[in-house]
Amino acid sequence: MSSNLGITSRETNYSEWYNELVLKADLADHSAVRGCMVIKPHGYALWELMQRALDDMFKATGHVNAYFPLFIPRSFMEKEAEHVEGFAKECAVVTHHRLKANPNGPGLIPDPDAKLEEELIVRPTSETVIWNTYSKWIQSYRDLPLLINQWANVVRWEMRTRLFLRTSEFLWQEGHTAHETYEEAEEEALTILNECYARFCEEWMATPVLKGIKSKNEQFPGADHTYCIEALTQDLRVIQAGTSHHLGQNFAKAFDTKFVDRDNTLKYVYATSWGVSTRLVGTLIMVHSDDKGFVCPPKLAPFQVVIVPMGRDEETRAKTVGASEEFAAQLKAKGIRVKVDKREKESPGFKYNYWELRGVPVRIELGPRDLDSGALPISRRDTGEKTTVALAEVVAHCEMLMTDIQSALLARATAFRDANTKRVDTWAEFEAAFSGEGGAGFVVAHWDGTPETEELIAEKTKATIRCIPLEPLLPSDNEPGVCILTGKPSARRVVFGKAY
RNA sequence: CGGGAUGUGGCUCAGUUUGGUAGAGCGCUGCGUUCGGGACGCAGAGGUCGUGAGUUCGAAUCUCGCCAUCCCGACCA
Repeated sequence: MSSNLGITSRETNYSEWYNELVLKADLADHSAVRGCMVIKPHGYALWELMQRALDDMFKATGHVNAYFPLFIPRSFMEKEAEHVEGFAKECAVVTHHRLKANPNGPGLIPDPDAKLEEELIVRPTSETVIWNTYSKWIQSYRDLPLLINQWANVVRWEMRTRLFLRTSEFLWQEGHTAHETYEEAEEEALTILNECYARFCEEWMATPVLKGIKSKNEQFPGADHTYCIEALTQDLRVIQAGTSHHLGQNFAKAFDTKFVDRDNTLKYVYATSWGVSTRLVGTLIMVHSDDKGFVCPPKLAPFQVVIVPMGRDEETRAKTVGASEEFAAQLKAKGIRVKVDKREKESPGFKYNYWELRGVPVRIELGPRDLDSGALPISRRDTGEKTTVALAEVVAHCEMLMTDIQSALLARATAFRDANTKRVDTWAEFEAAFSGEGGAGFVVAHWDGTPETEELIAEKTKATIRCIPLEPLLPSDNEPGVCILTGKPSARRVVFGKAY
C-alpha cells in the first residue's frame, strides 16, 4: 500500500481533496517563500498548453505581445485614485538596491547607503507603467487602436493563499489596449470576453462559464465597468475565471494620454485591460476532477495517452515495450501526446493509479496476451470505462476518444451547472440556500441595484453578486420583479453565489 | 492583526503526562523473487528532536523567549 497515490475524497473534505490533488498529481508544490508556489513540470506543461491556445486567440483578434517591467515607481501607483485604493494594501515594495554584511552580527542587511530615492512597487498589475509608456507612444488617431498583450508574473500580497487559486505571485496575461472611442473600447472588451475567454473555457477547458458584468462593488479598481466569466466548482462555489475591463478614460486622464483626432482636436483615449491567470489551472481541477485525482480535458492534457507495457522476462518485455513504442509513434504522428511508462520496478496496477491521479485521459494496457489475441484494453479517465480494441483500430479509437472525452466533460459540467442554478424569490428561501457551509450554486434573484443592499446581503449570508448576466439564463430572468431583501423594484435578476 | 493548534529522518506520525541519551509505517539505495488494478523478502542509508537561553548529574520530554507553519476570522484574480 503506497500512501502516495491516495487522496482525501471530495465528500470527506473538499478543500483537503483539492490541496492533496494538486500536490500528489505533481502539478505544484509549496515554496520556501510564504504564499508562493513552485509550478512543477507537469503543471507547467498544462499552463503552457493554456498559454498557447490563448495566445493564438489573441493573435487571431489582432493583438501583439510585448513586455513591460516588473517594477513600478511608487509615484505611478498614486495617479489613479481608485486604482491606488484597490491595490495599495497588497503591494510588495522595493526600498534598497544593495545588501551588506551586518556590522552588528551575522548575516546581511539592506545597505542604508543604498536606499532608493523613490521606492519601486512589484507590479500587482501593469496599468500604470503601461499607460505611462502609452502616453509617449500615442500622438494621433493613426496610432490607434493599440492592441498589446503581455505574459508576465504579478505579485499581490495575499493574507491567505491556496495553490493556483490564490498565490502571492502568479502567472497571467494582461492585455492593454487604447482606442479612439468609447464604443470601440467596449467592442474590444466584449470581443476578448466572448471570442477569447469564454471560448477558451468551453472549447479547451470543457468548462461552461457565465458571462456577465460586475456590480460596482466587485469591479476592477479604476474601471468604468468590468466584464467577467464565472464558473461553478463541484462544491458549488463560484469562481471568477477571467475579467475584461472597460477603463473608460480613467487611465488616459491619470497619465495624460491624448491623441489628435480626425477633426484635429485633442482627445483622451479610451482603454481596456483584461486578464486570465494560473487560477485557470485551479478552476480546471475543481470543475472536472474526481476522488482518484486529476481529470484533464484531452486538449489541455500534457500526456493524452499513456501506454503501460506488461511482462517481466526479457523476451516478453522486449516484445511489449517494442509494440508500445510502435503505437506511440503512430499516435504521435496523429498529433497525440503519448507516454510509454517503461518503468520496471512498478507494477501495472500501480501505474494505472499513478496516471489516473495525474489526469491522463486515455490508458492503453499492452501485454503478451493482448498481442496474441490481437486487441488492446483501452480505458478512459473520465468514466473509467474500459473497452477492447483491435490492434488495427487502436490509433483511430484514441483519436475518437480525444474528441469524445472533451465533449463528454463539457456536457457533464454543463449539466452540473444547470442542475445547480436556481431561482429564488423570497428572503427566507435565499437565506436557506446559503445557510450551509459550502456553496449554493448559482442563485438567480432580484436585487434593487444599490451597493448598500448588496453589502447587506453579503453580511447576512456571505453571498455576493457574482455577475449581472449579459444574456438572461432564462428569458424570464429579464422581467422586472422586487428585490429579495428590500422589496424595492428590480429590473432583472442577477446571479448570487459564494465566491472563491 | 485577533482566536486556536502544531513543529521529531524525504512524507505521515508515536515518544512528552512520570526527564535516562530516538522509534514505526511509507518513501529512498542495493540484491533477489514478482508484474493483467496500489507486489514481496533480505540487507542498508538517513535525525544538532524548529530555535535561543534556563533548570538538572542528565532535556525531544520541564520553564521562559523567539521563529515558522497550518486552521478559523477581516482583505482578495
